Amino acid sequence: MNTEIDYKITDAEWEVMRVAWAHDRVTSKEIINVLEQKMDWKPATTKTFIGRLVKKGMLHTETEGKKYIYSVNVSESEITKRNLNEFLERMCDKEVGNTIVHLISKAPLSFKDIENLEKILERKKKDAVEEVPCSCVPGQCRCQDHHCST
Amino acid sequence: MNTEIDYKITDAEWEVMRVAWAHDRVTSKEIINVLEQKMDWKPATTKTFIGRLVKKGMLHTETEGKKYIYSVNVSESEITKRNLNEFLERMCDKEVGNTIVHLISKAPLSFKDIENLEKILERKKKDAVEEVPCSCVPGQCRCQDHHCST
DNA sequence: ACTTATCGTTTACAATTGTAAACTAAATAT
DNA sequence: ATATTTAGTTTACAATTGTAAACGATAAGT
Repeated sequence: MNTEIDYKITDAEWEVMRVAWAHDRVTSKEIINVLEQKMDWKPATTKTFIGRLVKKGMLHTETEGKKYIYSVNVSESEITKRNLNEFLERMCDKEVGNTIVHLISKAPLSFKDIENLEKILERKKKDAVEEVPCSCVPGQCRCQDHHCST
Repeated sequence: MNTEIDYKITDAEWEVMRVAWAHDRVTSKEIINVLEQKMDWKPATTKTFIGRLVKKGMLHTETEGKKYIYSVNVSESEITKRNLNEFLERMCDKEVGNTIVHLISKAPLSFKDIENLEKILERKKKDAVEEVPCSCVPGQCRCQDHHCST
């Protein structure tokens, strides 16, 4: 019965999902209210996105009496994870480290976060390499400059 | 004369930019070649994206004799930075730390990368906070649960 | 019962994106 | 000089996305 979930969600749909993620069970009315405020969307607009998300299998509907109650089928961290992967795949593996450095430098972090980050870095040392290999397609990255004439 | 650069680039355009970023100066022929291989795009397709990128101000053209030479107007790190920011803005500030932990756990890192990351973490301690405040819109995050009825 | 408010579904439509052929002007080959 | 290749520009067109009104069925007020 699981008709294949479509994990690709658009910016607008993301706004709807955030409301759903913030609740265990939520009505369309609540979602509409939040986004009418934040996004200045007409109720009809929000309805469209809710409908699309249901079709994608991202939102689950349940009829309570005659009303619909929505809940999420996929967690925020799951989607975030996928997005991050996609993001990293767009750049040369060699650059990932620097990108994260940059990311950290502007991220709001607590002491606890920093502690966690230090811990994970400690663990990462086990499978760290001397030099991250580049796996880019020739011509899409400068790493191969030496062994590719053009 | 700088007619406002449009920094939002699509997935397909990103592929073109990667080729441009990999070269100081590049011809359309080279870009077309690379993407014909990697993406299986017809030359016409790549031409379309090159044209759109020029219009957006992302690619710069220079006529060398009668031929065009392309070069980038915006660095990869600049775009990556912007994308990361956008990405972080979609989630609760409180979750940023954990997201980075997750990111690091699956990132390919070298010893040098880890060293850099440790260094930046050390520096981050100066402006770390006890608890990162949530700045989400009410209803789009669970942090406000305590002071919001509904 | 009759009117009105709700709420999910359908339909609409412009803008963006992916994909590519057609056109045009210049360069090269014969 | 003429035919052919090359390369940038125009046009095309379907799919996706953002935005929303219209429709239809049910629930609720009077």
